[in-house]
Amino acid sequence: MIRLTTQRQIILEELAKVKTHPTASELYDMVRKRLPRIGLGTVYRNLELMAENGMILKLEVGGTQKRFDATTEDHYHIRCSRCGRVDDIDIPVIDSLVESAAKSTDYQILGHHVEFTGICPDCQKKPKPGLQ
Amino acid sequence: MIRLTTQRQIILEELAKVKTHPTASELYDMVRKRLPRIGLGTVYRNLELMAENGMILKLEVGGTQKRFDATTEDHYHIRCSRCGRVDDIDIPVIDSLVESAAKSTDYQILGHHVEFTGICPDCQKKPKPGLQ
DNA sequence: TGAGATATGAGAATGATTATTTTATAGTAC
DNA sequence: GTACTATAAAATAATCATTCTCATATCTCA
Repeated sequence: MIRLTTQRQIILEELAKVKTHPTASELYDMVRKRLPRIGLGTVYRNLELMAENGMILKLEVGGTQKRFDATTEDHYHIRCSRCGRVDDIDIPVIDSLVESAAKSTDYQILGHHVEFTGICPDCQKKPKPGLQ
Repeated sequence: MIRLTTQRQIILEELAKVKTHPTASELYDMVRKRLPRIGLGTVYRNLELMAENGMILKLEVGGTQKRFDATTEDHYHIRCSRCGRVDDIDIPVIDSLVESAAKSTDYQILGHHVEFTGICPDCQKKPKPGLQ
């Protein structure tokens, strides 16, 4: 396992603190409140490294930025199509999907993910500006 | 509906020609064989425009690049985790997923997408180099 | 035909991410 | 505890995908 430096520990703590799934730069802003001299590159490098080591999850969701998740158990997500925010959806994971997909493809299937899109509570309250 | 310029028509034709779902720059390379002076910006601009008009689908899948699909009916995809290639998966769309998700979120749900990950036939044949 | 609207091509600008280089810090052997 | 080595961090440059800007070209239709 990798060494738990101060920077890594604080990145991990800040990620675990929130239920939404922040981007690297959102996390950078959060971590900087506690470690003002940390570099954005350090945040990227360590998120990548921790994802490789199974300590966190790198979400391959739609949108322009990657997002990270301190919960590594398999679960589904919903993404706000206005602001890009991502939350968990608490419905059972359907393992049988992989089996039925396997019958209709020559790929060697590794996993699956369900992503819902919608409008988050915050954006519903706002007067519907042009899409962000 | 939007005007069907030469550029738009050829982009559409080239997109319809392939079953995988190309990125903007892959499409640019394909289109350039027929229209050597077309600009990459034109490809991006028109893909975006045609997606807005429901003529094609912009796939919000994982990976670093957006991908496009000439088939606008709802269906699921599989992405190769080595080369990024995306293909269709021919299993029935589960509309009830949206209903069960609606019970566990405050989002206003607009839709859903299932994305499988795996190794495509081509990459299975290759001697497993470092991830691409 | 010609005015106004719309689209294109070329290239600059932006935003996210990754790579590189230098400096600092931690771990280890003596 | 000091010197040596490995690893990580900070700063910054480079890259990649995408969007924007603007001058020119092409349509549309009165």
